[in-house]
Amino acid sequence: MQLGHFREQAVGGGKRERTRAALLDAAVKVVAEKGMEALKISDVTTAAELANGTFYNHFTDKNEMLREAANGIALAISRQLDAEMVGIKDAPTRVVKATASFIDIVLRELDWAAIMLAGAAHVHQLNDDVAAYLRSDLKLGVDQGKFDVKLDRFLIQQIVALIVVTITTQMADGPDRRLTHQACENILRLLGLSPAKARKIVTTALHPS
Amino acid sequence: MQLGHFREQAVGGGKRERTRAALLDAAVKVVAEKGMEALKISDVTTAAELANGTFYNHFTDKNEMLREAANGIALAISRQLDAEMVGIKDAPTRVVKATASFIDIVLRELDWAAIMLAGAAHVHQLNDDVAAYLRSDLKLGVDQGKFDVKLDRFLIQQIVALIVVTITTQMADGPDRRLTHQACENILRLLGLSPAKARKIVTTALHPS
DNA sequence: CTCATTTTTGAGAAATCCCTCATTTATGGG
DNA sequence: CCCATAAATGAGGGATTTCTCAAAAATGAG
Repeated sequence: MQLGHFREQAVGGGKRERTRAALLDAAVKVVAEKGMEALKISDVTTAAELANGTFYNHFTDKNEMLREAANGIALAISRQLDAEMVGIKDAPTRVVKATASFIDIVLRELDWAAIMLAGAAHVHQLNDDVAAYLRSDLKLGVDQGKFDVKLDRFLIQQIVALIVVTITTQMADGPDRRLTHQACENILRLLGLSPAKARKIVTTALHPS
Repeated sequence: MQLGHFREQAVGGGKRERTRAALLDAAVKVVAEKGMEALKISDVTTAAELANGTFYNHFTDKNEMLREAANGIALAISRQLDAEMVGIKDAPTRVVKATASFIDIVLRELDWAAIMLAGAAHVHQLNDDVAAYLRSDLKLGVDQGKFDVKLDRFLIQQIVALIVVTITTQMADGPDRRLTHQACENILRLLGLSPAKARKIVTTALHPS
């Protein structure tokens, strides 16, 4: 049986923790199917094969649950990104690898994508968490003299927007690595690199062959 | 009395047309105040000073109405853009002026912004309509040899994403012309222009002094 | 002005969903 | 295994919203 992310975290825990995890997994799944706004409490409990009232033993309302689910997913993604980024020093390469990995992870766990994207609008802390990675890599690049930009919140938002579109497009049309590459090139262009240089960095960063 | 956009279109029309327009104006206003998801039929009819049941004489459901409202707004914006763009031949300048004008229009009619942005996700045709302008200007630029890009749907989506973020940011934090300028520069960078050239074009295009 | 037709009205039926709580069931330490 | 405690259950009350429809009002062509 394929356990969801939260239930995997909860093996060995007490009953309380395990049903809580089941609810969170169910929430993620339901959001992926129906979106955040259309989500009903009963959808979640049904998907988790639990009774309706059980929900209220664990969460006070829908938003609390969604926030926790989104934060849990964001944390898991952060962990994976951390692992993949150790030892990379060149800022443009970091940006490209982090972007591509992030998109890869989210598209591999398709259920995660929905809650990350839907959550992005509502759960502001989420957006900030993921953006923190980006910010530090951008700062690195500015300090290295490789990015010709003013580093501010607006810049982050613009880049995040490019990433989000890349994910939603591939959610709709199916995965396509070329779009991810194109998005990375575009981000580097936006950061002030020439088209030629952007292409070169993306190619070497994403084709270690 | 300040008539809304749809009622203005409907002066001189029959009663049916006029109450329909009143409902659409009310819908736009309510979406601006409460968002698309939280919108109730009764909100719309109340705002339009009509009875609840009247709604069903004109629309079968909420989405049909929202789609029509969004399309009407998109058409109005297209008209205004058409008027402002006549005679501009240089592709980069066209892109910059159209982008800046679009953002200006939407932020000036704040009620429009909400339905355009909320609609963008749900009403796909909308996205395409507005994007058609962009597409033709991009084609022009590619033909003129000024843009170093492959013109496809993904490119359009990336650029639209940058514009959308610029609008939402200014809706949240208040209008700031500098952000619009920055967004235009970023779009030109994305299209393959150097940072210096991008800045120069934006400056001359948006400061006719 | 007249009146057949169109349009609006608003009360209430139907549907949906949230949330409570008395009861049943499961848990796990001793 | 026992049993005090923790957790799950799900029927039902309540709140909200959608949608219907018979009756009332408005319209505008002749």
